Amino acid sequence: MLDGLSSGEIELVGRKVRLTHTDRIYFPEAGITKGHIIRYYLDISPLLLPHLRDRPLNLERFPEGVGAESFYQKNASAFFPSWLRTFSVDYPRAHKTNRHVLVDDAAGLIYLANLGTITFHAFLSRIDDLTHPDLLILDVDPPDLAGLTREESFKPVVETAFLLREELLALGMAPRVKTTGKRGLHLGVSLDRRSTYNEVRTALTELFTRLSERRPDLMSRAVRKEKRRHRVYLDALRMAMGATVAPPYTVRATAVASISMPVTWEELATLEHSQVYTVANALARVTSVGDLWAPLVTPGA
DNA sequence: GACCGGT
DNA sequence: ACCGGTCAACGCAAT
DNA sequence: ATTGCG
Ligand SMILES: [Mn+2]
Ligand SMILES: [Mn+2]
Repeated sequence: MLDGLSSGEIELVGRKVRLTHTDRIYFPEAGITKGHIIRYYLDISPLLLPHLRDRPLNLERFPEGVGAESFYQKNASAFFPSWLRTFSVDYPRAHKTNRHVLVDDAAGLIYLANLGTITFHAFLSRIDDLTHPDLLILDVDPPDLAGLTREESFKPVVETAFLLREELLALGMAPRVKTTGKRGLHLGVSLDRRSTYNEVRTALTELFTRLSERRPDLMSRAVRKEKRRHRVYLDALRMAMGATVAPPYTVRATAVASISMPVTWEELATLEHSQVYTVANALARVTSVGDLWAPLVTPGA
């Protein structure tokens, strides 16, 4: 484990960012401090930033570490620095507008990490066309966890992911896959932004319904846990306006400080669980394989 | 985590 | 200068 | 209208 960053002011892309409480233990079981998390986000920023750029973000913050109180933050606080860009999103049902933070560079990323942001959650559309997602995420969630180890709950998730891949290949798509860093998997496909969230979600729901009717022993579309029990949950609700997904390389609030990591399909076949990659080993891996999800956020690729 | 008002 | 209190989300769809 | 859910 590399040393974490220390408290004090650092300059990033010409911005001064003050780091505080860097010795605070954020992950007690793994002995990982807030300074370690900030160091990780700085090191991973070249790979992470393209996945955040121009997307409204939600922050999942743990100011006292992962065992303590946490909260989601959509609306930028008044005290956020003026150089941190925001984008206003209307929430008609809630009769309000939230100014979502945007992360353009390492300074913004590290400022928000210093607020105790462990997990960044990103929109699936970009601010220049917010109503049309440019990314399709197929969210494969694990069976009810009671009595299951990470490994046991992950096997049906992997089997489901391969079945979904076959369906998408038959439709002419070549999905990528990544760990979520919790217990599940995400498949990702680029979209051309010709369809709205509702249109994409309707098509996705049809695909999920078809597959779960073919393998009702393995998968379920039921939101209620009691209805799906031991079965994998095919979650189409991620593809909704205002919904967010954990992007590649973000840190998850698990005991081991796992991260969401793109993997090859070949690797997935032998992957034990979704928490293999952590802030402690991610850098070594991406140094050798690069960003397997870069084509999803690289124009023209 | 940071701000604010009261002591 | 140092507290203590306060704030920091939301929509889908099943029921 | 409520609420489980992520
Ligand atoms: Mn998921
Ligand atoms: Mn989900």
